[in-house]
Amino acid sequence: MASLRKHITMQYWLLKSEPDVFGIHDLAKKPKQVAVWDGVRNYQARNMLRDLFKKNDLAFFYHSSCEQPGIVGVVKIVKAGYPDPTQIKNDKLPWYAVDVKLVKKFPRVITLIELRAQRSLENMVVLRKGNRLSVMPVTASEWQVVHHLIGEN
DNA sequence: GCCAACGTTGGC
DNA sequence: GCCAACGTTGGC
Repeated sequence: MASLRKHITMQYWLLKSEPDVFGIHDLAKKPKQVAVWDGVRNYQARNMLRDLFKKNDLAFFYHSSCEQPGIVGVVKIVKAGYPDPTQIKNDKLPWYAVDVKLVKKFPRVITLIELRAQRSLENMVVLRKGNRLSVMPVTASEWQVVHHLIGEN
């Protein structure tokens, strides 16, 4: 029963980062391969971090604003939403962070071009025109499709 | 570097 | 509360 409940409440996410600032290789070098996912300064993204992210949720690590934008690996949420330590301290503290741990680096980048070519991913949030969120949900089927693209399950 | 798309700000 | 101006994101 416990495992069934866990399965039902499991959420998948996509976290965007510029590799020049913080890429998956930087995460791999961290102690225990854990890093604070901080610096999110968008209210919609903040609300997801604060209200919806749960410990043990899984997320794709996405590289943006670089030569090969795309999904580069998987991380696990090891600490759910808490006040972002990088924000300026005042009485409000509106921003939130989570801690992520590297689960795996994919053997290659699953590029944006490749993702766009999949009919089964046509509703994926990251592919929507004008999307600028750095935190966004991924459905279970989208999660599976992406893994199939690299021959993993 | 360009530009579309979106979020935020601030005058009214 | 409207909306123009501005700033930022991010693919190309």
